[in-house]
Amino acid sequence: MGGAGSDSSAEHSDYRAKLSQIRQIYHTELEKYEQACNEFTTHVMNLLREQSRTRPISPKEIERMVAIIHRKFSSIQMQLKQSTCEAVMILRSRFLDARRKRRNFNKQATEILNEYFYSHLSNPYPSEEAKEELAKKCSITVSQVSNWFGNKRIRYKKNIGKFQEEANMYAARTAVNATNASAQGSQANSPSTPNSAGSAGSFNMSNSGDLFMSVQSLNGDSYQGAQVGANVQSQVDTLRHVISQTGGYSDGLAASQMYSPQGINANGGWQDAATPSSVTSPTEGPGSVHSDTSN
DNA sequence: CTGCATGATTGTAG
DNA sequence: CTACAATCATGCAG
Repeated sequence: MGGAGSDSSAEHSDYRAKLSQIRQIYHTELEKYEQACNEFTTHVMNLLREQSRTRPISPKEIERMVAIIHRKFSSIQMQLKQSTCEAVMILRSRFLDARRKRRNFNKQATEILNEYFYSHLSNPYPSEEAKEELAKKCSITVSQVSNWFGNKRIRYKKNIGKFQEEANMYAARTAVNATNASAQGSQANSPSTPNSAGSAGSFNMSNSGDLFMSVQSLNGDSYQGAQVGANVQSQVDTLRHVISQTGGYSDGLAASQMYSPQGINANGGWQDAATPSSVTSPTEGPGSVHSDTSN
């Protein structure tokens, strides 16, 4: 097995060091066994020669003895080889399994991913291009983005209540951005900083009331997404989220009950319910709010 | 040390 | 192949 690895990363060199250590142990053990085999053979030969003085011993018998000894030792060597192979396999799986060197993403990457997830909550399936862009922004690979969304979807669905705080936070933040963008238009200078997490109350109530109607109609299935672009759809998502919180504020339990379905139970799940009329919009729709906060 | 959060892998179904 | 579900193995706060 002459694997020609010309990689010079630190982990790989460690791996190779351990591999050569195993190989060295194997060779020394093998040598030891061979030596022992020879010693034992000569010992037996001497014994037989001594016995040949008192009784006749045919050379065939000697040959057979030697063969038996060699067979025994060779089986021991096979065992050694097998256990060495096992050790190498364990080493390989230890080093090649990426789970063992898992590192959490940095905070900014998680923020970007969460932002996308919660602003596309009704259809959290980023396209290949969107994945690539997210990957670039977060300095991770596209596969990692896919993994992240896979994990996020399943874990969000499994326990929505646990993610509610986080969901509110991101939804409020994007909602504030959206309203700022749509209400003020080109006036992109607002003194209020939208970075405080739990301050969903700073959201303008008159706007909420206005938008609550559209959200109601959206929940009531009379809404047709055919005419809205994907960007509007995402804004509606976040706004619906915030509004469900503010609207259900009258009693404590209503909030979680109101928010929890989100089309998952009602519509039967993300996969089937979404894509109103397949508005994938590779080209930007009219008046797209391109709030690109590149770092 | 223990329990939970989290990224990655494995197995299964469409 | 992708999405999902279960599971593994690690990171980290308590």
